[in-house]
Amino acid sequence: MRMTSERKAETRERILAAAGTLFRSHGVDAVGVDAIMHEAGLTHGGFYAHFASKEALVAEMASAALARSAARWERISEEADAATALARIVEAYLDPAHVAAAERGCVLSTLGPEMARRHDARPAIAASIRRMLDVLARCLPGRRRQRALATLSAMVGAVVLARLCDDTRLADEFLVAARNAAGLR
Amino acid sequence: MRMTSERKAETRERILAAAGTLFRSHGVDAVGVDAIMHEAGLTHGGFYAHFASKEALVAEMASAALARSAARWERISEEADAATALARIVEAYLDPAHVAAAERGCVLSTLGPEMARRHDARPAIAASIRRMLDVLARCLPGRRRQRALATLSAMVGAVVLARLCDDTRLADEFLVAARNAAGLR
DNA sequence: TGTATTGCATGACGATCGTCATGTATTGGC
DNA sequence: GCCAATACATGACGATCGTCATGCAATACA
Repeated sequence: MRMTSERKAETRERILAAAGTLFRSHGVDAVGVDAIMHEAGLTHGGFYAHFASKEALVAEMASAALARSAARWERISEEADAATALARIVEAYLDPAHVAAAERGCVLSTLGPEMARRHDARPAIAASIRRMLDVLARCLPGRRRQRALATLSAMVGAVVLARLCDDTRLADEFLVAARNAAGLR
Repeated sequence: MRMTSERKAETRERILAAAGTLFRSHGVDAVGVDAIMHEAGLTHGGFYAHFASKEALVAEMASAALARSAARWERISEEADAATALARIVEAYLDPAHVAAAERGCVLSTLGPEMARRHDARPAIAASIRRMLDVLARCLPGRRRQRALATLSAMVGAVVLARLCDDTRLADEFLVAARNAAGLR
């Protein structure tokens, strides 16, 4: 039974990963359980051995993805001094490569409004947001808390707006301006 | 034929308004043509006398809603001096009432990521974003263009993040921090 | 006033949705 | 090596989706 449930946990991770990619690429409501299971190399029927419903999968995917993001930020802030950590976090977020790779991008900017409508998922998401804010506050000088809130807002907004621009030049302008607003040059 | 097509244009506006409310409340893919027509006081069949497809309606709804937002900002910036206009625009956007009333809220923060995936809709959206940036640049001191880009990013990001918070206190913190970042107090 | 036009309703289509009952093949424990 | 357990596949369900063909009632124009 140990080996079996280990395998099951692995499969569950594959389903979560497939859902993460597909939801971010096409939106939650545009992707069916069928497509997710196919992407995970399975068929649709076995889904309910792993999740109670599609809605439960959505909530867990968002929660897990954001917890991973928060953990990565925490690790960076522990491995480097404040200024270096801030630069690494903010520059990676405001990189044109992040804008282009929405399927692996931050859930706040790929699925923010969609998740805001799913009230069950919000507590876990808010918890990760708090962790991210704490990391940014540790890395920023001055009025830390306020600057952390403003910086995270500018990061999320700039990526959302950059993805809305059909013109790469305007998109890059948003990214550069948000970097400068965070105190980077 | 004049009176007739006038009536038809009115109905078309009702459909657009209904779509705007429902899409912002529940997301584009969560709302069917049936629900939109019902909200407009009609039945589903007549829809295709007004729009070529649901996708065409989505694009036009976003385009029209953002053009209205841009026009409102332009009007405000013409009726008041720079500092007053900036305060009116930014404070209205970062008002808790705007966060709460997503069904009438700015399309950038209610449907941003969803519209970013619909490439056909992006040119019209980008055009309105440019108009909004021009208004903000006119109202801001210093490095106007850069500050306009950063301010709009912070506004959109703060509202997205505030809607993700299950806790009103944290949500309001985002709004206040973004206001301060825009130079308001 | 009669006729052509047109805005919208009715109803149906194939496809796809989320969910679950059942079957099967594989595995761990004896 | 057999038996019980279980991970996943097959297949089907009712509902809902976007779309369109058709019909009707109301209106503009003669």
